[in-house]
Amino acid sequence: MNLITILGPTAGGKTSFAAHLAHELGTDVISADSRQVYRGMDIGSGKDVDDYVVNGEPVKCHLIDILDAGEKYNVFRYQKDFFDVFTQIRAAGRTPIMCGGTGLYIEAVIRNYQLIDVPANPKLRARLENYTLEELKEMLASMKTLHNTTDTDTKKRAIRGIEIETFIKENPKVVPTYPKIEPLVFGVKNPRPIEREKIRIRLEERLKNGMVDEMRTLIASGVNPDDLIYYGLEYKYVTLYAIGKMSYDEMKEQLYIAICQFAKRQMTWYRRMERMGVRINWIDGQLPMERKVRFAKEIINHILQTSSHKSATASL
RNA sequence: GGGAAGUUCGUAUAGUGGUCAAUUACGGGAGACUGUAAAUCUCUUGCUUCGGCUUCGGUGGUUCGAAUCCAUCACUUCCCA
Repeated sequence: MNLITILGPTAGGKTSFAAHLAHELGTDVISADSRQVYRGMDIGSGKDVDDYVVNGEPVKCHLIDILDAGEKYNVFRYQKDFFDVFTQIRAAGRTPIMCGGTGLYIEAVIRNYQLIDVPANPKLRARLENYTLEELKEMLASMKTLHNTTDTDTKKRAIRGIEIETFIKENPKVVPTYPKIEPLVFGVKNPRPIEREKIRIRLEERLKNGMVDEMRTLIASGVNPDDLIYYGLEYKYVTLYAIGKMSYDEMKEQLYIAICQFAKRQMTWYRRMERMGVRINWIDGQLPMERKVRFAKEIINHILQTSSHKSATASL
């Protein structure tokens, strides 16, 4: 084991659990959240700064606030950033805790995706835009050199697939060699009705804490509202309200529904990960913090004992 | 007190005698996804031992046949008092 991972649907209590466990183990947290990477996107993305102070002591959390809102980011970049931090922490003899809800990012790390840096190719994109989805699908199928399984639900996805294949053909395939990850995965979840209740309460809190102002500040600072809308959930609905395209009540109700749907989709992803062989140790989000931490420590200690004879380097 | 309209599968709607287990939207559920992933996309949604079974406010009628027609009861909304 060289990485502890904490995943789970939104509003389940991952963050504070990760912070407590990190505090207990004397290690750092590495965020796996595609929205918390952006500076200024705090309330809406759930950057609960208070969660990272345990018993008055701060817990270090990486890969938060590393970009300006509106900048492009993706799995490839995440994986690279993750391993930069991961390597440092390992070099210091510690086992980091990756915590977040972005299934794709977590999976890229845990299952060692072999991604290459493929820049956008505007000319190719413009040219491919003239083809139908069917034609693009055929084109991609005839090119398949990668082992991945890019879906072709939309032209956008199919075009990106072709773009990647084209790049690989034109360039020598240089796959970054990331260290092998041997993860111990915990999942925090709640029964659906409780999950929904938590989402409702958290939404009310965020609105009370100035989420609308956060959106206005972002817009005022020059972030394109369309970019914010693309960020989804809080950023989408609150921005729509802020620019006058939705009433306050509509925004609140539709956002609540969208977050519930998102939580459901997250679970779909985690179930899929399990089906593909990732063992997830599920923890009931309703348990008191001490119980959660104790449960995690028991499993960690068990693993350290059983693997100590072959790996003495795994220290917590 | 009088008059008008309405009551459909979680919600909102469509359906005005057979082609209706019943339209559409939302919500719910399941799923896809290795490149913007909080995104994007798909399927499903009365019950079923898959032969059927029970549904369209309640009851009773008309009819070979009713969500659809009639009577009546209940409730809701609106208008005049």
